Formats: sequence, structure tokens, C-alpha cells
Amino acid sequence: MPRITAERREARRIEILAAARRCFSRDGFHQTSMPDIAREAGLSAGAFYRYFPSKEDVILEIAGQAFGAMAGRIAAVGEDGSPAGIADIVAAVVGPMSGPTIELGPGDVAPTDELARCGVQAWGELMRHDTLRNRAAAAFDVLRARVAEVLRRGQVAGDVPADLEPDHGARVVMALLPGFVLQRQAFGLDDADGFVRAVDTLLGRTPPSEQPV
Amino acid sequence: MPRITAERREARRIEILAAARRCFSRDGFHQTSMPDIAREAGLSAGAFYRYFPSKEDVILEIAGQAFGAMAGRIAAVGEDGSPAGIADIVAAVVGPMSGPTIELGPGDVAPTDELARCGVQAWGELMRHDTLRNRAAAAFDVLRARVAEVLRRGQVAGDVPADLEPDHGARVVMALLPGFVLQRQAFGLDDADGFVRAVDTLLGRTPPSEQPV
DNA sequence: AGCTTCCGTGAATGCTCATTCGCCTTGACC
DNA sequence: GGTCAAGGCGAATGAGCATTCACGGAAGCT
Repeated sequence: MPRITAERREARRIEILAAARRCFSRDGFHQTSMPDIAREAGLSAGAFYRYFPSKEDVILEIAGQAFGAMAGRIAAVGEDGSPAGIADIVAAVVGPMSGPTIELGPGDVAPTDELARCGVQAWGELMRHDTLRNRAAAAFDVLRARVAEVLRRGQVAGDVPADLEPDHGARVVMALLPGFVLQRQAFGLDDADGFVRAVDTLLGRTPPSEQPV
Repeated sequence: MPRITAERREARRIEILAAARRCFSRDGFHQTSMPDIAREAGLSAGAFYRYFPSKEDVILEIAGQAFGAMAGRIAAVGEDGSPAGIADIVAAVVGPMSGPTIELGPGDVAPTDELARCGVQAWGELMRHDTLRNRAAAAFDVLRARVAEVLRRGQVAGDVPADLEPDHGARVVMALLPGFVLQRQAFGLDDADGFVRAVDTLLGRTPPSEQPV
């Protein structure tokens, strides 16, 4: 018979994750100590371990949130049946991010700057953490296939060059996203509209040969 | 009167940096201990400190190498007077990377996978290390201006949409690079040719309106 | 050769940190 | 209200780490 309800317990867990995100986005994964997280969450160091087995578990969970938030935005494009183009995909990921981080469900949070900063650090972890990398690779493949599908539809509609290999094209589209995130988080370049407009223009919606100066 | 010549001293310094790159690319900045670096360099832990004041200095120097190697490739595009396009810039960064890391000059090394992996981790450091961020931001601005200039020339030649804002377009081109590096280093996707081909196609060299299915 | 100066060594130092443990508190259930 | 298992606490633990230091030895110079 637990002293606190399951809901309260879950809320506490989520609160600890939120505190960890704040610490990680401010100081980095490895410069944040457990007492830091506990203090930020308003708990003692010991209480933390009633909710998570180790610090690494929190890092992995937050890395998962960061990747998941991005993936969720991409996956949502075109789900309502509207005709989705490449620029729509880019716009979805690159869209507004400010405000507090909101829990959408268990382990599912809205994308924020805070989370994006954790994500950038998680890229570094990807390269030597096998579990994280495998999960991320699987998610990447799903998204890439989805983007490739959008490109194929675009080819049918004539919006996308017919001689583009969709799988390679999807790689290029996916490659735009980390670059934008990095520019925004590291250099403060957050003109998402200008970025999307440039993507739209570059992608040939307005073919250069028909737009002489 | 030094016991070893200046050349030998410099060689040792470079060797330590090489050892640190190997360790960092394998285990990450913060999972690598000083004894690890010393052992990899064939030195004692104490000797390291005759060459560098601290571990952080090595990290910063290697981060600088990683960014500098990329920057060097971008900056080299079009320097020989040949007409450079966007795809040339992407191709330059995305090009071959294997082989041992080669010292090109003081603090100047050729891009390798090893160095690229250090670079990805350095992105995470960027966000909370002011000195590193400021230097990177300055370098980024220079490169972006250079890419924007290539785009302007492309507009004159008719290869690039006239209504593209060159500064925004340059951001987009620059954004492609971290994405490609991450895909290569984290997921092993190293088909650089296919990537460049897709960039070339997407950029509208072959306007979609003239390529109906 | 003799002196001096610097280099390399590796054990010692003095932290910090993740994690654990014994104890007290709290709230649910009877 | 009483009981008791779980929650919370924070000092204690023990490992690991960056950095320092005192010494042995090798090069340069005279």
C-alpha cells in the first residue's frame, strides 16, 4: 500500500525529469551533479533514487524525449490529409519553440529550446552509447521513409524533381534539421520563417530559369 | 637551455593532441580521463602538464581543430577561380574523410572521422562555453558570408533562384553540413556522392516544371 | 668532466561525485 | 486513533578523477 497515489508518483517523476532538463540544458549532462538535479526538483539526493535507478537512466530518457519531440513533429506533417511538401516538413521542425516545456503524455513532451539543447548534447552521446544509437537509428529510418514518401507524392504532383532519388532526397531534408537546431541554440539564429522561405525557394518551387533578374 | 629541441617539443605536443583525439572520439570528452590520454600518448600523467595547463585546454584546442577543418574545406571552395556552386560547397565538406589524421600545420589538421566525432561532441560544449561559442560564431559568420557570396554569383549566372535572399540561403546551405556529419558518424550513412547528387537535384539545376513525369 | 636545467615519472593529494543506508515522517487502511 | 509499509532525508561511503610534487636522470654548455 503506497503512501502516495500512482498519479502523484508519476507527477513527481515528471517533475524530476523537468528539473533534470533545466539542469542539463544549462550545465550539460556531465557537469550536472545529482545534488544539482535533486535541489532543482526540490528533493534530497536520496529521494531521487526512489524514482530512477541511476543518472544515466535520466539522461537516456531525456535524450529520448528530445529525439521523440522532433520525430513527433515530423510524423505529424500531412497526417491530416493536407498536401505536405518539403517546406512543410522543415517548417514543422523549425517552428516556434519557446515557452515552458509541456508534458503531452507519458514520456512525451513538446519541443522547447530547453529540450533542443539537451538534444544537441545527446548527439554526442549517440556515437558511443549503443542502445541510444540503435533506437535513434530506427526512429531515423522511419522518419526518412516518411519523408521519402512525401517526396514521391511531390514528384507525382510535379513539385519535386522527377529525377531525384527519394531516399537520398529524404536524407538531405533530414540533414537540414540538426543544422538549423544547432544554429538556433548555439548562435541564436532563430529566424525560422526566413529559413523556411529560403528552403522553399531553393527547392525549386520557383524554377530559376523562369525567374530572370 | 631546454633539454629537448623546440621541434621535438612541438612534435610531442602534436602527438598528445593526436592521442587525445583518439580517446575523445572513442570515449567522449568527459569519459576520457587524463591517465587515458597520457597512456595513449605513451607518457606519464605528470608529463602531460608540461605541455598543456589543463584538460579543458586540450578539449578547446581539439574543438577548434574540428571546426577549423570544416571551415578550411568550405573556405577552399572556389579559391582557384573555378565557378563554385552550392553543390561544390556541400561536396567539399561531405567529401572523403577516412585515413589517419594528418597535421597540416600548427593546430591545423585534415578532416577525419575521428575529428568529426570530436566535432559533434563539441557542438554540445558550444552551448555553455562562451569563449568557444564566440569563436565558433565568428567563424560561422565568415563562412556564411562566403557562401552567400557564392549564391549571389550563382544568381547572376542564373543557377540560383533570383528571389532567394542570399543570407538566408547561406544559412540553409550551412545547415546541411551538421546534419550530414551526424548521419555519417552516428548512423554510418556515408554515401557522400548520393547526398551531393540529391542536393544538386533538389537545388533546381533541373527545374521541376521542365521535368514532368 | 662537472654543473645546471629541464624533462619524465608515478605515487600522493585533495577534491567531487554517484550511490547507499539507517532513520524519521507521513498518510492510507483498518 | 493505531499500525505499518513506503516516502523522504542527508550524512556516510567509496571510487575516480584532475592536478601536483619530489625525485632520478639525461642533455646541453663550459
